[in-house]
Amino acid sequence: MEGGTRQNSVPLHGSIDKSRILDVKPLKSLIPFFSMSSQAPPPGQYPTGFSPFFPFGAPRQTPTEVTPNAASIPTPIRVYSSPPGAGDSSSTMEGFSDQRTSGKKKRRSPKSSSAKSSLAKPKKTQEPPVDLGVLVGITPAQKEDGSREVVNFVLMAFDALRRRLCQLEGAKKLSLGPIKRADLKACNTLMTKGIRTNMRKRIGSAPGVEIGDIFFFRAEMCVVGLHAHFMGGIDALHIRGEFEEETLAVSIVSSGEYDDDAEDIDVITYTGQGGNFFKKDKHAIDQKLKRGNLAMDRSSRQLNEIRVIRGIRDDVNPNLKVYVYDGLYKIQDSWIGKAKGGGDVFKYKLVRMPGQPSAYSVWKSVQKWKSGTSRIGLILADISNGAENIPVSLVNEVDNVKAPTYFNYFHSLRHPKSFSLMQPSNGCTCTKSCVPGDSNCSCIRRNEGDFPYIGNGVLVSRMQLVHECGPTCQCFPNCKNRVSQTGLKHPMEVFKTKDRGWGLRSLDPIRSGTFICEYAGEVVDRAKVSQLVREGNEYVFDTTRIYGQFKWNYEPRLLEEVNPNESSEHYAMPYPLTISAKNFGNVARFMNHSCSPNVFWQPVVYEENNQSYVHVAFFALRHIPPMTELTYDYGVARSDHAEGIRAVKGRKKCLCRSSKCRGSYG
DNA sequence: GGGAACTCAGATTG
DNA sequence: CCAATCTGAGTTCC
Repeated sequence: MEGGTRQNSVPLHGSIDKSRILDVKPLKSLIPFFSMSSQAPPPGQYPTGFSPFFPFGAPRQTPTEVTPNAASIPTPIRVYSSPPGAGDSSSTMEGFSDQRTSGKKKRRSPKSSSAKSSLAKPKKTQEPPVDLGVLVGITPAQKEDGSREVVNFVLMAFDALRRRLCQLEGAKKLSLGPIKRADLKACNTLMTKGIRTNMRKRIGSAPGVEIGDIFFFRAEMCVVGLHAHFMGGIDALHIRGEFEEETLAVSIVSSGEYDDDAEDIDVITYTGQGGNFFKKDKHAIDQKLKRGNLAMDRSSRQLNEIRVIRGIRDDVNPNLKVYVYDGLYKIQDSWIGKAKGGGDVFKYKLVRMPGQPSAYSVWKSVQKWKSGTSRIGLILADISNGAENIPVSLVNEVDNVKAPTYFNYFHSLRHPKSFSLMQPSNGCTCTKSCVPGDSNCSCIRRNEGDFPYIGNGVLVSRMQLVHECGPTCQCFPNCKNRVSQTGLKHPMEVFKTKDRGWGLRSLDPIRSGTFICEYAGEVVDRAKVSQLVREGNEYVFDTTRIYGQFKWNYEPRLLEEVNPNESSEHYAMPYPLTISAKNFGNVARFMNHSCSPNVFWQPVVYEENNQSYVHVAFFALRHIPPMTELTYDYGVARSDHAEGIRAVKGRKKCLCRSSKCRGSYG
């Protein structure tokens, strides 16, 4: 980086009215706040990775001093026990709540020791005597008709199980033999255990699935009843009529594999099924008016609503296919066309019903911006000024405020001198890259014997602490166990919200479990925390606050590979670490609070400069559609909690609009 | 060495 | 009961 020796490395806009900057507090500020630092800090030396962000005026103020205080160095993490009261569970689904008694304890034994439990199991084709669907909280009524809560629950269970299967498969720990398709296996397991919803087929929307929701597997849409087929593009409903059976199309998946024309945003030309023209050697034959095609034909007369799911292949990563639920359409026209191979195909023109929230159109807009079309409201192309390897744009589409109060963009943590958290550990001796399942890898052993990430860098499970490889590891820097150290994965946007200051969102869809960013800033002496708060520093991340509990990991009872009595999830992680992002910080300082967030934090430890430091890493809690605001739970201060949330002053009214909103936070 | 083409197993529904 | 459907990840090819 340039090091910030120049007065200002961010282009200035001469016309900006400085009085407007007074407070665009991005984060926690919902009360009036007058910034004392509308002027930038002095020119000076910045460590590598710094990129001063001075939208207005020359640097002046000295960065806050970080005072080392050896006496208050926190206890080593292994010794730290959880404080009382960490369990104000607000978990919703019965059975998945409160398993923290065993979850708190660190499991010492690697999972391989418990893998043998499945050997004595009967053949997997047999129905288990216990209905896990009931055990984990899906009632028969919920199986038939979904709700947002149930849909989220089922999707969470699906992906957690899929990730775990990928992890076990990668480590060759499965006694079932290789699983080539973890998605299908996870789907099959959930289906047989009754963890699914919207089984009752219906015309129109599937309760709990919202327009704009994204899916990374066809199987995900099966388990929530959005579209019943893994492969089939047309899902149909059969209605027993008085005289004959009527069949109507209820949903289609437009995957672009046929030459479906997806140019017009609200119109789809969909090709019927059959005709063999995927297979190269076989020449195309005419499609028949049966099955899905028959249903589409009936629907084109009946004019019933049809759910449309658009499959989108990612430009950047062609292996990644994302499905977007784009709402209800009706067939406007149908005809017989010619396929490239020569056969007749059925063609259907579907038109989106008006008045629905935008979904696919958002993707189209993002695509345009990425290909260079000017973005309305764009203030700055990259507020990190090169500190991140992916640009972070600054956008305001709602008012005239030009920038947040100034801060120094820094991508990671600054520690006070001699602020040692853990003894440096000897790195692993793996060559090239650490391999899942390698019991000789000391880093894997530290992660309870599991490789914490699956191939594409997705976190498998929440843990008390994720141990990543560091400089003393002999593996290559591109080792898969360095996910949180490699910076942003998606282009981000700091944007002005209507009523919550600045916020953060991604231009790309984000898969559940994907690393988003760490909470960067200055590590603060615990003794100074209350002082910071008194001073009005609202950019404080404190790991010891009380955070709402939630279930994210796989459900052990669904897997034959693990001991069913074992809890898979470690809840509260009261490792004492306080970070101030007021003067130095990254995109994380712009993430707002929500009582039903889409992002969670996870402590990650790795070594730098011969010390092991704990970092706060943020991961996607669910799949997040593009342009959706990223939020996490700010938690409740311990002192506030003791006195009862309502009574404490200084808390802010929550504007997250979630149905589970606690009303205030801070 | 990187993208395109090919391979292949695979579950639900009707 | 099994055909129809085309995915998703891995492998090979050029």
